[in-house]
Amino acid sequence: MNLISILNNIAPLSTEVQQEIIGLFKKECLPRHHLLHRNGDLCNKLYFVEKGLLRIFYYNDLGKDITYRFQEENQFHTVIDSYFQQKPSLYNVEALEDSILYSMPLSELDKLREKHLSLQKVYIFVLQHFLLENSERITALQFHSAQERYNTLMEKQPLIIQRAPLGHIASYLGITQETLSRIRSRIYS
Amino acid sequence: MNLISILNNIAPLSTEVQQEIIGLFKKECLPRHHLLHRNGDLCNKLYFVEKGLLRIFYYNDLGKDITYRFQEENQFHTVIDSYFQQKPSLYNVEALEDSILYSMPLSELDKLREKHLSLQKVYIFVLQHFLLENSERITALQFHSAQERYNTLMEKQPLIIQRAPLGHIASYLGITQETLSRIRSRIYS
DNA sequence: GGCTATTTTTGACATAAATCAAAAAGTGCA
DNA sequence: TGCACTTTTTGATTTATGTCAAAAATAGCC
Repeated sequence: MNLISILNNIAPLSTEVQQEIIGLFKKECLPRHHLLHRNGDLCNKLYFVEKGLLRIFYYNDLGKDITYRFQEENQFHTVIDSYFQQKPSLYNVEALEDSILYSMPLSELDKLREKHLSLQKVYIFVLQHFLLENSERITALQFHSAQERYNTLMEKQPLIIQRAPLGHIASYLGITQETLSRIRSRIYS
Repeated sequence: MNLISILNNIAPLSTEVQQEIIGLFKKECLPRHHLLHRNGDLCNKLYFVEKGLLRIFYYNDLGKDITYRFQEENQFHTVIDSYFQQKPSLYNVEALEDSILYSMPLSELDKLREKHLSLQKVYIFVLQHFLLENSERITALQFHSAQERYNTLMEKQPLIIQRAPLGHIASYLGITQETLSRIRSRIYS
């Protein structure tokens, strides 16, 4: 699994730990449009995206579907509000493409982190990574124009443009689908 | 110190660990307007805000001062981009009021976390807390109006309104100072 | 305690992006 | 291969918020 080499890159793992991890992750093949997680549910799994694309989204007060983020290949995924606070989640998660995931119960993750310092470190690394990413996103949403935010997305996740429908990308960027369409066709410079 | 009881609440600490922590934190009294950290510098300290208020801000491409966040009493603070990536920071940090902080070298924090599982847990808790907070902020900036974002701030950090100048709050909310002034005077409903 | 300097408010106007609506293009499937 | 359904584009109009400028209010200080 690709997963192991990624973990190993973050913090070196003993063969024993590696074996244990491999034993716990279960392969899941999901078809396009499959809903892995529904808002209101507790999330009890950690996922690793081997192949495919996940979309995390929520419904706002008006019932509009808003994309919170995309999870591409080689990323870990879990529903943070549910996991961190042990409460029903605001978010939904769907596969935007046929996807291959590896999943592990979060209860197992907790045990592994207790048992192996090295995995606790990996976990911290991942948290820090997401925290940095989120702060960049806040910065962008604070004062960058729609065009600039689109440009940033093009740099960071260029494939998303081809892989996800326009409406999903637009809400991720905090704009309407019409505005995104116009940005693409360069009506705005 | 308040600090210890807060840590203890997150994960129970042995007396030994508590003593060690107390020994490492150094009290710092800073006058209003003191700049604790300048962009381009490496941040090498963890802070705990005992009294007062910190503002983390950066200068955008146009040289405009943008508030990234406020750090109130009983919160931990460090400059995340610098600490997580060991590189010069984008951010500046200033005391908005006369403040009492406790500080510890980040190198000591790293050592403590290696040595004491309980502290590693506290660290994870704090990271998770900030991550949740940031995701709420992203949600707000994605599609809430200026008025709604202001209302949210009023709920979450009501004292900020009195403690920080308008311009700082405005940029934190991602709006101009004029718009914030109008929101306050209810020209917008 | 009066005088600058700074911060906040107010006003007039400009503009990016939203909204509403409908046409065009693309996609899936019988 | 054609037809329904979905997604994207385009157009006309509105609106929230930005910009620029100046007045009013507030705060710091000799």
